[in-house]
Amino acid sequence: MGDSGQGTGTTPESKRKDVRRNQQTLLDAAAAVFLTSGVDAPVRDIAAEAGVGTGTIYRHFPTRADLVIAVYRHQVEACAEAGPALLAAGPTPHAALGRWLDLFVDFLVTKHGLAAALQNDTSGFEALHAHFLDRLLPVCTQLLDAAVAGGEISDDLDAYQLMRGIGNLCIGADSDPRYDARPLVALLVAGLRRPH
Amino acid sequence: MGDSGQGTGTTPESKRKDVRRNQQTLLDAAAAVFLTSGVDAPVRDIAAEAGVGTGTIYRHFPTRADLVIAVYRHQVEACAEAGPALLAAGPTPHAALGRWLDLFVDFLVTKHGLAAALQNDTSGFEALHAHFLDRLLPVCTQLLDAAVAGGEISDDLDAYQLMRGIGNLCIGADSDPRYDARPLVALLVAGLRRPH
DNA sequence: AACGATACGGAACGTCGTTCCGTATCGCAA
DNA sequence: TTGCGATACGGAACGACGTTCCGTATCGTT
Repeated sequence: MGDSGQGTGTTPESKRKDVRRNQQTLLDAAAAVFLTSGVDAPVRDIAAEAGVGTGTIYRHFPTRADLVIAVYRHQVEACAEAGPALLAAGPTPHAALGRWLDLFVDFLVTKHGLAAALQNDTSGFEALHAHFLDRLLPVCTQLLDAAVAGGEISDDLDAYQLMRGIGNLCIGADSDPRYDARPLVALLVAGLRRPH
Repeated sequence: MGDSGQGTGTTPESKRKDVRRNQQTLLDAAAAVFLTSGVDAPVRDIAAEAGVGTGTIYRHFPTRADLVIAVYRHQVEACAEAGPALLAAGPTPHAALGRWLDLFVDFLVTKHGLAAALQNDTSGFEALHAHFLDRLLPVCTQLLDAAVAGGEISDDLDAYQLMRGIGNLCIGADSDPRYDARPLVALLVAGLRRPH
């Protein structure tokens, strides 16, 4: 609600041809730049890559965070949809949760600077944080609840704290060869089981 | 070595009176501003609080990170010195490690934005990261080695990864009432013991 | 072909960390 | 005390950033 039908919303279906073309050009350019320079790449770089003025970016995506959201929307969606599937497939809810978090970590770790941007309270990335939460928190909650219901883990930790912690652990996992988030995540997930 | 005797080094013992006065004024002002506005507060705010020009700050502290280092130097030192003491006092090395990490977490969590700044690869905060590492990594290594030697934990994880993970978990623990790093840290530390 | 609506490009703004330089202050020597 | 060289000071200026604004170019329609 309140979404006027463009930018971060569902496909705009605009009247003008150049608008639709630029929307896609922009997404492709942003994806390419994010891949090489990270999510924190300057807006001007993305505009240059797309062969477009900076104003055009802001007409399509009200803020840089909205552009990031749009670029990764499909992968976030895929991650969200994997949750129930894993729950149905896995031997136990805890195993499913572990596998789902692996997906999440893989996603974050392979996108340069995304994990850091997610928790960045400065410079208007709150929308990014909010979008990830809106889409993924319910999935995490479902997995966690199932594990709790099955008695595999206790309910000490809520889904928000878990996701936030996992996300935090992924910060800098790119760009620092000495650091690998995965063992720590594994430790955390393992520790979730049978507390005490 | 290589320290020309001012800025982040040991007390400068400068000839001129105004220099010494400003050094202290600056540290006090920075501490006050960090307390209210966080570690990311603009340099100009600190200059204003101290009643000083921005140039003066940069003459005393070559970069913003050096100022942050100087403000928290004593507390980092205290944390470092607590390591061996805890190791000598605690019932086991693992318990000492746990208590020491609690100190570290308390320190990070009570300084608004410090944990985030520590891992911030943008905007020249590398010196901050490096200083924390120089001072605290040996201590952590000592605790970890003792625990490994005692057979309490295995050596899957090196001290760097552990410290980095703990530091990451503390990001945003201030400024987000829904998130508390401590339970996650406790989970991690507990999981360190007897892997497998 | 002409027109109104819409989108475009990129200059301009405010904020940041940092640098630079003309001026004020310091400590010392006479 | 006064003068002087060395040193530190304040704050304007710079470049990079996210974002906004507006004169101009392009679109779809009549």
